[in-house]
Amino acid sequence: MHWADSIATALSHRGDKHVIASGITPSGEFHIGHLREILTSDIIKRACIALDLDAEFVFFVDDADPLRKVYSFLDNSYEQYIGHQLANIPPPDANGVPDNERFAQGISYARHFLEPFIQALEAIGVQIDEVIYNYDAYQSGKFAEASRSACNQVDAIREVIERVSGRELDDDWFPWNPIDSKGSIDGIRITGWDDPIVNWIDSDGNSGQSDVTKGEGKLPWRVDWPAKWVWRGVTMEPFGKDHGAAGGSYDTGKEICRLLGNEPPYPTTYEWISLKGVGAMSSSTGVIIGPLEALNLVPPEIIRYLITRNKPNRHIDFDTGSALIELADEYQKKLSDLEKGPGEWDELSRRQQVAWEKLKAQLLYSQIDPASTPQAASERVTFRHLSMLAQIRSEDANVWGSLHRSGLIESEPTGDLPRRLELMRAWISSPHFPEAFRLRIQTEIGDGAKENIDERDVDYLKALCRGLADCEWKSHEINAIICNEAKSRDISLRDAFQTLYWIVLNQDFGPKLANILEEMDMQAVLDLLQLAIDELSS
RNA sequence: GGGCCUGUAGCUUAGCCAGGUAGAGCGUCCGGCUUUUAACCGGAUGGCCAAGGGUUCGAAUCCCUUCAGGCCCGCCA
Repeated sequence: MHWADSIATALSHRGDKHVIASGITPSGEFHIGHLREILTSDIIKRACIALDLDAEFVFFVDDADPLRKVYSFLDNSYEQYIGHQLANIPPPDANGVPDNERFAQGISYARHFLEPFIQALEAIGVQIDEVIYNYDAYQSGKFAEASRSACNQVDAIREVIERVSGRELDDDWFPWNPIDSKGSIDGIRITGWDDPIVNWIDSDGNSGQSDVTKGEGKLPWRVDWPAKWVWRGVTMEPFGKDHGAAGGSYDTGKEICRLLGNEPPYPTTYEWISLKGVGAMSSSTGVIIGPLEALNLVPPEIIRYLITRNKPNRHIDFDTGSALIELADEYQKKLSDLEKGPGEWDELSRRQQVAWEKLKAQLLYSQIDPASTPQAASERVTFRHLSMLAQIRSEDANVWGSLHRSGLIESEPTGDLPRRLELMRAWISSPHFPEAFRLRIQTEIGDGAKENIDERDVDYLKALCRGLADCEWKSHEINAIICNEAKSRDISLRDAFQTLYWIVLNQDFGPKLANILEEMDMQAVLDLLQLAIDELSS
């Protein structure tokens, strides 16, 4: 059974109505790891609906959280905003400097980072039923009951946190972080609690009052989380493994949740996505692949597939290089496997049946439109093949022509093929494109070529030069000359082409050579051949 | 210290929750096509399922122990 279906089945034993939640702090650029959080929830929601459960997906934007520090991508002038809530400070401009102009137009720091992410979510088929801005939720009193309840049970909550997490809280710890006279929630000491008013004194010695029902501050994280569960009735939430560790915020959260009067949600811990060869992605260190960036390389269903094919507890090494091309091709192959069908069901082993069910679910949950059934593309053009053609053919029309000649498409490209080519071109021109797939047209004779061509080829190469010099510069003409000159000298085509691959690409294989040569300038080809002849003659 | 995850063919892995002959993709090799390919089609190769013990008629799967790797526990998902 697919992991999402297992979770949905577990949820069905708890009730018919489910609120699946995700929460992210918009402290910096969003990355593909955040996408895992959201997609995990989205896929579980779809699985619930498939089981006829009533399920909705709410996305908590933790914009009431304070700026923790001046991140590497921020200008030092952000120093003044440390401790201030993310919904309340200006966004950085291109240089990381606070952009007060945009802030005046209503774009906060949090919104600045959130908006492109929300766009990416739409593109990837995530249907969020409700986006909850935590800052607004506090302001409008959504947290009022839970906040008062927490403040009235300060001892019980302190006991839970100290016992479960094993850390000691300060004597004056209080489950409310008020906003001080400067707008910061750091460095404030609580001096009294008179429901619903918290009295405090800040680091400058100024004192004040904070009404917990009006969002004049916020609950600290370990209380804030269960408070969300309570007021919004969350029944399921996936979270990163940092929260899932023993004594972590889920452990304390589930007990605090009961103190606040509700059962905690069904948990799912998911592993992190790291960038292959670089390490874990982190908004604060700048090690990121933005979700938009990833979506600029491959169609969005490939990113969904990355998440559906891996169980949440499975660590993912994300690799924008050859592994991504292979992933995309695997997705397409599985689609056509699905179309072929499982064969005689009764003759399948149980193992095969399990695999089939899982394949179906993986592909189903990869669809952008939840209502659509997975369908194999009518063409069988792999990403691998497309990556070659895109490099050889600078004009789209020539790519389609090539695919048509090789019988892979009827005449005009159909489906998402034009879009895939567009993405592929962007990928190739990005630093993410795998070097192993990159074609390198040589301008001099490489070492590999020197070792692998010999004098027997000289006569052949000379003949080629003569032939190519006055042929019509079309791939079929070029190809005919290459083949005919080889035949007339009893050189096997395999050897002839290998020799030429060595000269042109400095490797012994490649895509259709004539197509490459056609894209090159005739004189450049002749010059390169002459260099090879000179090399051999010396 | 506490805890989580992972360990299956050269590589990536499915199968483990509900025990019943170890599956796939990539790679490699061979063959087909031969006006060539990294395309396409067909075939082959390859695993004492980390180690040890236990339960069982039967264990990759359940239990215990060990080893190895990764990670989390200062709100970075």
